[in-house]
Amino acid sequence: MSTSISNSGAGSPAPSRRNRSTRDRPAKTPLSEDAVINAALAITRRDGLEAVTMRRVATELDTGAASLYVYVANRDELLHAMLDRVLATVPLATPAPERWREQIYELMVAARRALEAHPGMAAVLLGEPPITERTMDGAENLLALLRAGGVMPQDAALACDTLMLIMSASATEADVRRTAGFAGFSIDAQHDEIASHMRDRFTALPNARYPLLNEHADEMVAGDVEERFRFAIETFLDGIAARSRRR
Amino acid sequence: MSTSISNSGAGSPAPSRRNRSTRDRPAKTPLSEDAVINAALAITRRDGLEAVTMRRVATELDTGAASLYVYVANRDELLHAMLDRVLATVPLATPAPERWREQIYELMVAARRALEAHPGMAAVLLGEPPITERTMDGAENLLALLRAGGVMPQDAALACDTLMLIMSASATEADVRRTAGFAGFSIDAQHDEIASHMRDRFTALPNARYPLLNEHADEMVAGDVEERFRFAIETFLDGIAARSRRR
DNA sequence: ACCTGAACACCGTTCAAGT
DNA sequence: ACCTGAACACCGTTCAAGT
Repeated sequence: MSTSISNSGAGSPAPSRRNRSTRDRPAKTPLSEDAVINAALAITRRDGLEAVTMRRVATELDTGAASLYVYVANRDELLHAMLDRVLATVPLATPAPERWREQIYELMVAARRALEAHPGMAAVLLGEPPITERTMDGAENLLALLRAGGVMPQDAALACDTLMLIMSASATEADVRRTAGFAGFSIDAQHDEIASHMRDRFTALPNARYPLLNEHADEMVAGDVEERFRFAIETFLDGIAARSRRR
Repeated sequence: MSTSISNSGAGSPAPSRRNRSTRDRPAKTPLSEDAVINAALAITRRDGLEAVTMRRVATELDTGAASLYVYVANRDELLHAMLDRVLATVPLATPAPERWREQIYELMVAARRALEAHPGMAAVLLGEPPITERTMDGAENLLALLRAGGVMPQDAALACDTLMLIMSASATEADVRRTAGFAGFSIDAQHDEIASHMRDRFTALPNARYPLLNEHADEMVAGDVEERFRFAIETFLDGIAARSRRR
């Protein structure tokens, strides 16, 4: 019961150029915007966004950096095209009124996961005005779910904004922590590593200056990214519900 | 580079130079970590964070890039030191239990304002594990305010996280919008410009595919950054209050 | 028409050599 | 001890010249 965002009409790769003599050009896929974006995403998945330089993407495609500029205006546009591709994989929900909260949460989780699979992309989303096709698909879907839950239009519009903010910030934070000094660990091991490191810091804090941080060290490091994200979204939706009820 | 010390007497015959007074060494403040950070912050305020290159900071201080490395390990450490300085200006609150919600909101606004005054700094905060002195001061203060409001320790710890997330994401978003293509306008004019531009986009959307975005164009662009931020924080705190009440 | 080598104007960072 | 010129190994982007 979910429709994908993808499509966009004629966006398929097929340049449909008949190239019969494969003898001349060996098994080298011809360049295209799609090929450039795919190569860039592959590098991102492997080594993170800062490894996505025009030169590196070009090398991946067995060509020179200059050749990319036929398909992509500049690095910034490439980044946004990559983001668009990532967001296109997020399955949208068909509103089922009695499940509106779960559906919103599922949409947010799917978006966060897609972003986290491509470290650095979340920061690109945070730095882009929400007027791309993909962002608007997401906003329309969120609005539909909120309205299905009986949230008034103005609250729904504002909530839409905040939910996307929480989602992209959470993804940014998560993929930063993955890179910052804890590479090499598995995701779960990283979490344990970071959690126990932070607990140690809090426990070692001078109680006079940081009484609460010190005493509540366990609570501060409790829960993994998933649980913290769930708390943020659910609590915000509780607030939305309370607001609706007050009217 | 005409202010260099070595060529001070190049044009005149035999100036006595046994005297190394302030005439020979013009009013050039000696380098220090503080001086480097201040210069970097000044550039950030003027031209944004991407203008903060080691070479540019050095030029600002009338020296070469290599000289900075005596006071700062590298560019990344400089960025974090700048952030620390910015966050240090945020006034913490002395908990007054009956005002806990307002106090949290005020703390968040103060932090957001400080970050927005230095475009780019919010992204640095988002990309840093929350274990710096300044972040811990903020967390301790937030915890104290939440506890003063009767929020249970585990909820307070998680809320602390989410509030900082919303605050830094909001600041990131705001300073991105200020730079992205709307430079030259005053802040308010920029907001009007962006709002009316976005309303036009939403109004022009095909109603069949985007019925809600299209019909609620006005709601989508309503309110300035300040009002949207207030909605996000207040609604989240409503959720926290609802959660407390349920226990 | 498509591709690319070479160049331009930048980066952060290092280090031997100066004072 | 402090400072720095010059160099190294990178960037994104442009463009004349190739096929």
